Amino acid sequence: MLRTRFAPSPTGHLHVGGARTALFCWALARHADGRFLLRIEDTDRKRSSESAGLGFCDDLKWLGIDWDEGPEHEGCGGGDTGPYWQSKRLDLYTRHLAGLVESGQAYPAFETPEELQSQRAEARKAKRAYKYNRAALDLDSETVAAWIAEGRDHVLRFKVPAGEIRISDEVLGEIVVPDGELEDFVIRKADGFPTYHFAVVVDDALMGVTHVVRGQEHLNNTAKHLLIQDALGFEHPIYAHLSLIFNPDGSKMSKRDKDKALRAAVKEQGLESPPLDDSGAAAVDSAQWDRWLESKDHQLDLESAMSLAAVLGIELPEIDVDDFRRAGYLPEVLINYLSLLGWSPGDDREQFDLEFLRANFSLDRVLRSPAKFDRAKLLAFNLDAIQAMDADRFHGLLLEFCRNWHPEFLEHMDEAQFRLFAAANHERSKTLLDPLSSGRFFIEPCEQLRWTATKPVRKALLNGDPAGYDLLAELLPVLESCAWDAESLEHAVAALAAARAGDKIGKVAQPLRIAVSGGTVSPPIYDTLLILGRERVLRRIGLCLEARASLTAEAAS
RNA sequence: GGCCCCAUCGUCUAGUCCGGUCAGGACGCCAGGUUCUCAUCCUGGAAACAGGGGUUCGAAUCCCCUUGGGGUCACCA
Repeated sequence: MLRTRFAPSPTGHLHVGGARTALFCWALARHADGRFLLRIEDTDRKRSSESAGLGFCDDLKWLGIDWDEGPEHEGCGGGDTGPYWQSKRLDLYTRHLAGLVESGQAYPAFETPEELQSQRAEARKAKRAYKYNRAALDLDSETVAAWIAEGRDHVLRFKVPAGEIRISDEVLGEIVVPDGELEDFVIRKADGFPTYHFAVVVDDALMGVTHVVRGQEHLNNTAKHLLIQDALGFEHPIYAHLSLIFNPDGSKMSKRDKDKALRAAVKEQGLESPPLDDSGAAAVDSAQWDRWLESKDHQLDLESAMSLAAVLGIELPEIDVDDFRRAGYLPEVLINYLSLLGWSPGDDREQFDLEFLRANFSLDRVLRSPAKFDRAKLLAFNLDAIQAMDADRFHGLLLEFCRNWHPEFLEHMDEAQFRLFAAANHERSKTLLDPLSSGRFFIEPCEQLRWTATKPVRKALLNGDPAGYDLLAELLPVLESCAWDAESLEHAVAALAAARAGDKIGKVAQPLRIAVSGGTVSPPIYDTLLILGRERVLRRIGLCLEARASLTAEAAS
């Protein structure tokens, strides 16, 4: 049976590159009625935590990718080839490691990281390629035994046999790594944990993984894995290496891009201490701030990163699946778009769902060349998906989206208002976030609205004869006595437009829009009025009329 | 730098394996149009085989070189 696995390291959320890998692994397995497993690669004790592992699970579930074996999470996981955390499989690795030492295919080495570091630096200075010099192989067995007995720190290195290595890859074809390219790499660290290379080989073999689908950054590692498999007497799985996903500027899409953007903004604005947010609190606590500035390896937690971005006035690039979720993208759209990065069904069809992918996926249609991530196309797909759904579904999704991340909209609107809010925004929204970012004015206290004399505002309110302001003043008493439903409101506006503005609805609607929203953009005007309700509409028109003098002055200066 | 991978419109791609349609689609862009704003929506348009050598009657397609891009060289995964 065909078995694939996705094996992330638990360093936070799932990023889009990983999501695509998981998706292709999933599709390959499902297409062949095989099994898809999830395994947490947490052999690096410094960067592992169990909660981060679960972040992946949430992201995968949200995308609609389920797994047959792996960590148990909301109905997924389980299985009898576990445990699925590498940190819980130590005895397995130890056993296989011992076998290699016994057969002379691996050996202990006692150099400290510092010693190796300086050797590398030397080689670099002499413009030589560095390779471990196998010094430990010259140690006699008594010395080795004595050093181990006294508890001296040591690693286990794999003794790389001579000869070229041929990698057979389903998407790249045959790749030959020349003889002498590999050094005797470490397979067990001084802390007793296996390195990635060793753990991955043992796990894939013991878990019955038949197809390894992973990013192309692992291509060079494959040679090492092949060697370990031979030494251990395991079969080689079938490999497929996926091209990388890049930012539009050609750089590799990385988790660090968010920190990169923030650092650039901090530098540009010349900040030395954490800036304060609206409430006067530091956007980032100072201990973390110092650490963050000190080392480019340190990443801000999501919370801090978002509040810092807000203060700095920059947009954080979406990198993780969770970022796209928060930005209001639909999971089926992200899946669809990701599928198209490096794979295509072979005809002109571009929009499809998971089921279509499952039914049609095959490795021989996977592209070798790297792809840039194009947010504009993703956005267009998201718009299509939103437009294609019915009103109830859009309302439901928007409601859930607000509950998760923007509860203030629910606090300031009753159920009927929110339903109208959803309906009025449905066809004009590219994301679930759009209605909220363009509709802040709906939930803002009337007194906080400010009108500024931008060009379109001047045009709508101050210019012309009669000026928009004049029409607005005439409209106010009409609305005061108007029945509060779409038809009546429309009639009132139309009547005024017919009488005073040459039947041009916009001449009345636009001043009205500016008065109630503070800006020139809103949902259709009658919807906007109904969502706000009579009281707020009348109040805002009044406030806007009061601002006429200062606005006129501002426009003149 | 060593080794490895990649190369069709700005972007994602079809076509490449099994040489032979004005190189097709989508997003974006540009120009018109519809609309109470924005977003939609409709119509039209510009836009690519990286370069150079071969092989061949014929090359986007096969071969070689060059150039460009990327990956990797840890007691990270």
